[in-house]
Amino acid sequence: MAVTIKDVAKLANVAPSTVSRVIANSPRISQKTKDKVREAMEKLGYHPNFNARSLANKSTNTIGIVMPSSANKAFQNPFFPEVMRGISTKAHQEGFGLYLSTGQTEDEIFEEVVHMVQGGRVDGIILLYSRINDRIMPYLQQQNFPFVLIGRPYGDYQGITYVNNDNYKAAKTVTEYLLLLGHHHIAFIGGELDFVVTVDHKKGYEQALQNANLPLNDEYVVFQQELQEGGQDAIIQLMSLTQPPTALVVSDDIMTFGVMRMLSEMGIRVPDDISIVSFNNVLISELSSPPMSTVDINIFGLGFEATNLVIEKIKQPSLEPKNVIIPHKLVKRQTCKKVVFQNS
Amino acid sequence: MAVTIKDVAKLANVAPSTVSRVIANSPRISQKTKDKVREAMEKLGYHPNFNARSLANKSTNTIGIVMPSSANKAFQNPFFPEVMRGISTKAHQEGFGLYLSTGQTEDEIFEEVVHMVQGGRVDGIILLYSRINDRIMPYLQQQNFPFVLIGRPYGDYQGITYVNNDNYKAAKTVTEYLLLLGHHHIAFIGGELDFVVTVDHKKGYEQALQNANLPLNDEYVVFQQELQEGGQDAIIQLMSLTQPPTALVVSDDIMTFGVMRMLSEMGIRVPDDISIVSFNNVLISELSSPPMSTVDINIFGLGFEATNLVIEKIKQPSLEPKNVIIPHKLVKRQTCKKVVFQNS
DNA sequence: TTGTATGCGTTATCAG
DNA sequence: CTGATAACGCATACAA
Repeated sequence: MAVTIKDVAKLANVAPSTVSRVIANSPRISQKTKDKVREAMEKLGYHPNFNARSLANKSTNTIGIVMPSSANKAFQNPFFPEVMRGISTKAHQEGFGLYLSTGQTEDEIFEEVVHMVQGGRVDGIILLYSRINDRIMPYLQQQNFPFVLIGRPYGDYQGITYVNNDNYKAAKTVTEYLLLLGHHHIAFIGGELDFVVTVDHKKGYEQALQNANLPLNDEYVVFQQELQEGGQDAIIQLMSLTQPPTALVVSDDIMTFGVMRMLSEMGIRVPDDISIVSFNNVLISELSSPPMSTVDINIFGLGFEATNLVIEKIKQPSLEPKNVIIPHKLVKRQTCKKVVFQNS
Repeated sequence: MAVTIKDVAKLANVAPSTVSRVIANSPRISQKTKDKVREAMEKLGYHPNFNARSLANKSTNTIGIVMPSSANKAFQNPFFPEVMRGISTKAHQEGFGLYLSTGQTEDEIFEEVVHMVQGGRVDGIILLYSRINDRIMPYLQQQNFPFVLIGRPYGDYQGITYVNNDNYKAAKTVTEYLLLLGHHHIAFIGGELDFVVTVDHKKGYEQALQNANLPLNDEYVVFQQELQEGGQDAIIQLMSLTQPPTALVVSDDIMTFGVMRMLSEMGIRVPDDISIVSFNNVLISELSSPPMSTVDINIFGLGFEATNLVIEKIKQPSLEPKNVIIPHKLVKRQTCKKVVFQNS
């Protein structure tokens, strides 16, 4: 049996409640008693029981991390480890622990979240993604449970704390950049369409084209899973068009890897035959050949700031909802090139 | 106040203990009562309190994951997300939750582990790495706490359950492979020297050379952090030798990315000028150009099996320690080439 | 088959 | 400044 607060109390000749106060470093305990108790703790190798503490306290000092329904697949995208780095760093600074969701389907995850919340397993939750018509966010809000979203809520949700990039503007900017390089046939390869980020990217892309008085071509817009395979499928589809694009806006670096790989197999050169701008700037992005131009969204910062916000919310539940926009910046590498002549 | 077992009991007109038994689906409760109680739970939206449960049970159904001391850096290597996939998958199957260490230094992590163990925060622990002279493993063993190691214990530890690859043999085999291709100047780029896996790789490499009656050249053996930068530093060092190697055995794919990148900058062609075999076969390995030949160690399997073993151990603490070796296999891609003529 | 009583290890309230 | 004592929510030994 582990050593408890009572054992310490006995050895130090004080009441259990006094020991508890020493643990909390209560100012109303004499230094002398503190020393005596601490010595006893040391001697017995005492460590507070986490569950008992949480039960009495109604707080766990733990943050729940909710991955997209395909937790399994998600780990294949370097976005998640990187955002975890940010979360982990801040959580550690603040003395919070991390509890991970493991569910594979949307329903399983929802159940997990309910358990975390109702079971008092975590004090707050970080949603690592924002999906259209997701049940979790409304549930959390209705429960008035501290949480923060990485991404932005879709639709008319009010009062939700979130951390996001300005994905619309970023997409608009990169499209304009390609426009300035002389491209008129710019395609868009988005991630899954029910992710809000995909919607925002698409809007930015379209707005840029419209501002340039270019027609929106449905054939130039495709959506795929944010995986290498997704990129491959997408580019096959695009290059099969009678008028294939000369430039690409791709929602995710990992897809871009797939795109570039397939392009290389087809003998199409980047950037000579086709230009590409991508999103995320994950760590390995600079390792493509040629190294890809991509929008750095500061993934680490997203995680770090999200954690900061949940912890704030946990400590002061009445706090006004906050929205933090993490700045992005285009990292120009070698996948974009000025159009020399346009064959249409 | 959340709804408790008592509320349910009241509504269902039974004793709290009966409700508890219904939750546990005790066979000694009549179907009729079960239905009645379940209806009441449904009606009130009852969810068991996790901490109270753990306290009474002395078990949490949670597994602690311990990352290498540089948790922060570690996430940069795709090994970890992939092993997490394996862990997460199995844990989820078995209804276990995952608790993550966040410490940055060795001391911090040690403290975290002590808290997890003594605080009863987790039922078992998975150590994601095996480091020479690590304090955590001996501590866990001395506490007789259920844990499993990914890797193998170094030195004369007995009775430790672990999951590993045969890293020695794998390294020996790939070196022999390069030998068979006619290479006589084979260098070894290892990870940090206090990881056991590095030691095993090195031994396998050396044994292969000795068997071939080739001299061991200290200058051909370098160690670096398992990051891209590590690979870059290593290759600079090696190519500066008066007799640079014509082939490389590299401990980790991410390092290989760094190596290949630097090589390409130096105008040295792979595999024409230099051959490379790497380890791990992380998901992006096939995306290097040219795609790298690497040993697939089944990272997912390591995580999956490790989880399987801890859970076994948690359920039957008296179980004999087990050692599982996950098979590896060399994935030949395009970074190795037969030597045409040897200039020494 | 079900109810009663007690304990799990802490914290918090209330006296003193 | 410190000591009893009662929660916290659930599980289980013992009764019935």
